[in-house]
Amino acid sequence: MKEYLKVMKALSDGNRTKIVKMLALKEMCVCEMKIALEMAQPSVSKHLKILEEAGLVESRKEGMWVNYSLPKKPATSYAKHMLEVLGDWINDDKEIKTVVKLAGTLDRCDITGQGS
Amino acid sequence: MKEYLKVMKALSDGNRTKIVKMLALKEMCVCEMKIALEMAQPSVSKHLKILEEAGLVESRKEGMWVNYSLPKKPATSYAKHMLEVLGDWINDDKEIKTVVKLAGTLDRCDITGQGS
DNA sequence: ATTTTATATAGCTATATAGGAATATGGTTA
DNA sequence: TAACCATATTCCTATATAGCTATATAAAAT
Repeated sequence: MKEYLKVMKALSDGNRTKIVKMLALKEMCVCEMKIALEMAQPSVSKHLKILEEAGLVESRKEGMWVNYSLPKKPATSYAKHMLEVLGDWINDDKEIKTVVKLAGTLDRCDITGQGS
Repeated sequence: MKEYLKVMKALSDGNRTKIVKMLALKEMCVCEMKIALEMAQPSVSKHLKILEEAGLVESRKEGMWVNYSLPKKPATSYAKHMLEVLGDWINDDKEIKTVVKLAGTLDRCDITGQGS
């Protein structure tokens, strides 16, 4: 039940759901997501931690950046299943469409220096 | 997104998940669930309202009682899908097994007078 | 009509959660 | 080494949530 609840709680927040939907498009670093979500960097980090502990997201260090992505082999069946269905869900939602489209245009090299 | 979040939030609570698992077994009234969950009646009612507004549960008045059950035709695809997968999920969880087994033995006619 | 019974709502409290600002960490570059 | 950069953590505040008790509602039985 604990793992199940972690997955459900992680996905019952709009911003975390947006993160998952963006990562379905492409791997991203924190500074990119910060721009896309219009949110302070520590808040994004905190959301990512919750998603990671639920097994919905994984991270990989690459120089200065930490690249977040959806796990190819999720740790739990709950995470695996929810990631699968989320691929089809809420794609027509206005906010989701906007943030995913914006994520597609972001380039971490351009962000350096402007965001903060 | 709103409907999606309502379903996710409704299911990210252990007691509400237990309610859904019990209702998968049989239709129940509030006083039966109160016993099974060892919880005050108003708390059960509140959880049921959240589940109902998410489309995960429906109610039908029958005399003094209100019978709660899982909807045959859930209002949203999110509710429909989650109810389907929940049938297979967390069946081996100790708490779930206990509460579902207990629910199976409850009879509202026996409860009258003892609970409160 | 009054009482009883099952459920719902209101009001309250304790805890959980989301968010930000300030600061720490850890790797990179000069 | 020192300065810098992306990210993580800490601390704080405002709001949300879960649980309770007390009360309201609505139907049934006396």
